[in-house]
Amino acid sequence: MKRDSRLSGVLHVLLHMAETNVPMTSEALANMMKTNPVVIRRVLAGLREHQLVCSAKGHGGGWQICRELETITLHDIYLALDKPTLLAMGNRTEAPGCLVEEAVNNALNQAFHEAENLLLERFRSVTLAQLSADFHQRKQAHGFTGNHEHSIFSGE
Amino acid sequence: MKRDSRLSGVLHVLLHMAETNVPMTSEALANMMKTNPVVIRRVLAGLREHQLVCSAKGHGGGWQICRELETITLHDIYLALDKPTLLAMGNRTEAPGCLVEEAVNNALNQAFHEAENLLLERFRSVTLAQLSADFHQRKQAHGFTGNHEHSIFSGE
DNA sequence: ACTTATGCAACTTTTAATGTTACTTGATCG
DNA sequence: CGATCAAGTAACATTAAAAGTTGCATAAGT
Repeated sequence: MKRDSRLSGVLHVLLHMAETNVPMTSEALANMMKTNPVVIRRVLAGLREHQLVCSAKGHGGGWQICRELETITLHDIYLALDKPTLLAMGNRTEAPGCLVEEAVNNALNQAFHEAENLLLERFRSVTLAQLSADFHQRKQAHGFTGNHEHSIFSGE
Repeated sequence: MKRDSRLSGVLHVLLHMAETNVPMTSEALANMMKTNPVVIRRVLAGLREHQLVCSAKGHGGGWQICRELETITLHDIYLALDKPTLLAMGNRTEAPGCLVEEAVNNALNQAFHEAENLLLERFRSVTLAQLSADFHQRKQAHGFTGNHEHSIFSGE
């Protein structure tokens, strides 16, 4: 299976959208993400169904977050993405006719469910507002050290 | 991505091997698993490198578990499978140049690592012996109720 | 009307697992 | 020894899911 990076991607997009109060076009977002506008629309369309973002056509149109960042958790986004598969491993067969497989499935499912629940729990505990705050902190920190790093290596 | 079921599959194979003390051929195992002998060999070859199973060629040859079931944990097998990917989701880009993405990656990685560690911890805590014991319990239980179910629906 | 942007369906590409074929190597049996 | 059995292995085919692409329809603003 290819690794699913939609959650990662859509968070990136949302944080960029959060930095401005004008709608952003899927093309602009696609450029930031080095991907295709249709991919952006596809993903954001899911979020729109859950009233996390809105879209507008025509001039000055584009995408905007339409809820307070504090009220949007990663779990909300996970749901809006239609609950993508969390684990890369799974049982060979569900509902086996073989008792050996039943025993195996039982043991693995227990571990799998615990891991999935932990992930979802973490998703529930993180809001877009927190991520945005973290980003702004990083920007600050980068501003202080970034110029120094630059001046070490060149006279520009 | 297709879901990886090698761990599930190899556990199934190993428990079947544990039920006998003669070597089992990859063909016999493949029949049980409804798969191809080469797939079986491929997977078991990994386990052999970790001294979990041994193989023998020629007449009477085949595969056997060559360590006590008590001493083999799911984690040993996970390692022998060459640490297959655990999570179906990942970051869009590691080592991003974008501070937004850094913030996103940071938050997600934290959750991802916790989930992975939990899974590995569970793997470490389960031995083949435990799975085998669970299987034998199921067989017992099935023996008591199985005949009843059978007699309900037919006069055989 | 023209331009900009989303909406959407169909198709292609990519990646990783899984399955298959064909052949080689080594062990055992007669 | 030679026939047979089974693993070892490489090359190739298939499958499933994500991601990317193309083309065109629809709606909004100028």
